[in-house]
Amino acid sequence: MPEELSPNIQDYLKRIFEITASSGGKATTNQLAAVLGISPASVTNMVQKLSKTSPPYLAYQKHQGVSLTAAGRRAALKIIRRHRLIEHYLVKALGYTWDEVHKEAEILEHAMSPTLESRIDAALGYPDFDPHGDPIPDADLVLPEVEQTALSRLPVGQFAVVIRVPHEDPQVLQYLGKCGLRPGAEIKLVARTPYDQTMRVLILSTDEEVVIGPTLGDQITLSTGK
Amino acid sequence: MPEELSPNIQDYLKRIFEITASSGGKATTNQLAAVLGISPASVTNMVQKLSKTSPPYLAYQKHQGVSLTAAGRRAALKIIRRHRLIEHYLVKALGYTWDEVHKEAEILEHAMSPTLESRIDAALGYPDFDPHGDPIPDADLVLPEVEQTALSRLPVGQFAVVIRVPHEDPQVLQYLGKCGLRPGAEIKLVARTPYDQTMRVLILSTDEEVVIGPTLGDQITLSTGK
DNA sequence: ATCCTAATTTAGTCTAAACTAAATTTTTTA
DNA sequence: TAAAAAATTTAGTTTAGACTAAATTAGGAT
Ligand SMILES: [Mn+2]
Ligand SMILES: [Mn+2]
Ligand SMILES: [Mn+2]
Ligand SMILES: [Mn+2]
Repeated sequence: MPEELSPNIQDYLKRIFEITASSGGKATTNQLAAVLGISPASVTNMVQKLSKTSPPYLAYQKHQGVSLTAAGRRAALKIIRRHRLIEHYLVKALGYTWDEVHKEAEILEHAMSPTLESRIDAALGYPDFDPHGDPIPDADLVLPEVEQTALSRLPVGQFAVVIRVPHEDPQVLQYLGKCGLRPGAEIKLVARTPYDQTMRVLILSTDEEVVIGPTLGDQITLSTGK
Repeated sequence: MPEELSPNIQDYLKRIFEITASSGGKATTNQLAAVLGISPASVTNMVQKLSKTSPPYLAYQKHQGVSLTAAGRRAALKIIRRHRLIEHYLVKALGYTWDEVHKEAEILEHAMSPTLESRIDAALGYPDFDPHGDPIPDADLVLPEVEQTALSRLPVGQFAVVIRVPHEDPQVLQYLGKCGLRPGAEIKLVARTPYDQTMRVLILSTDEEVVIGPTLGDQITLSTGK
């Protein structure tokens, strides 16, 4: 356990958090290799190393995938907090658009001191969500809980409010932004085609319709107001 | 010539710029080892490498020290610009004190994109100087020229305005700040003791006297109004 | 139950950037 | 001007984190 984890390791842990948060309990070698853009063999190497530190950051058994230990989860949340605070700050304080901030945050998250983290947090008024609607862990690394459903699962005809959108792809964000499909927007699911699950979504504020495919629909989440 | 220089190399070039700017044309292996906090052998290694790239960043001959080439100077100024913009921004926008910013900038300078650089530059109104009075290279890497004399060289009895103070040591900065010895402050050199060159400096705004040793006196620079 | 394929791991290399110890060169001093 | 001291370079290791190629394992299809 070094004083501080390398940027590399921080990204490994963050990615494992993201994968295990959505697709269940374990992240596989190949999944990790894909999102990190490196070879599966390299992942195996690192994963073995991170499961042998004391305390270990990962729980790992050959061919069984990995999950975060308590220490690993803490480290992941720390970097996720910084990432999301930076995204929020760049938009609020420096006039970035929401499609520009992810790439910057991906780098800056590793260069942020605890002091800078808390000053930015304070300057923003201790925000709970980033520009894409992702929850920001608080200083004690507690994540705000939100009731949410994927757009893909919304019944046709139902009204809802957008909670979060995917945050990595600038193209997608520009498209969603142009349509007005942002956190807080009120929508209604007009139709879903039977074969390919493509959806027609009505944006109430503009009365315009947007077409969303099922992959994107999985990543847009909504509050159905209960 | 890689797409972008590593943080390590950026720091090498920056340090060489600083050393050659003050103490003449060449930086020695040992000087570099000292300021970088690494072994002389490691410096020799890196210096050999950086003098063999194309284009080379350093002009180097065995046992003769190194100096920056045009490419090396450009790379150094680029990172110095970022460093100083960050220091200024942290003070102006996030309430840092001037003794806290150097350490942060030392890290953040390597994580700053061209976009972030120019947005911060714009947010600050394209400043010419950082909080310690160090000149900030403009977007074309041109350094503002300033007429200045070291406090150590000021004749006794003469009035002057502080231009810049050293920026690395928080202790020194806290002391200077408490005394009111900041860029812009008007002072008068009251006395200089013959043997150890210690100086008594009068701060006009507060009518208080400060004692400054010769080492520090070399690093505080002044405008003598003409 | 066996085969096939896809996923994963092992083994061996590579590069960057540090280190120490030893050798060499330059500079200082006697 | 020769010896001693200081600075610098060379040689040989180390660590982190990647890679490729080859070997192994697990799970699904026959
Ligand atoms: Mn993001
Ligand atoms: Mn990252
Ligand atoms: Mn500084
Ligand atoms: Mn630095």
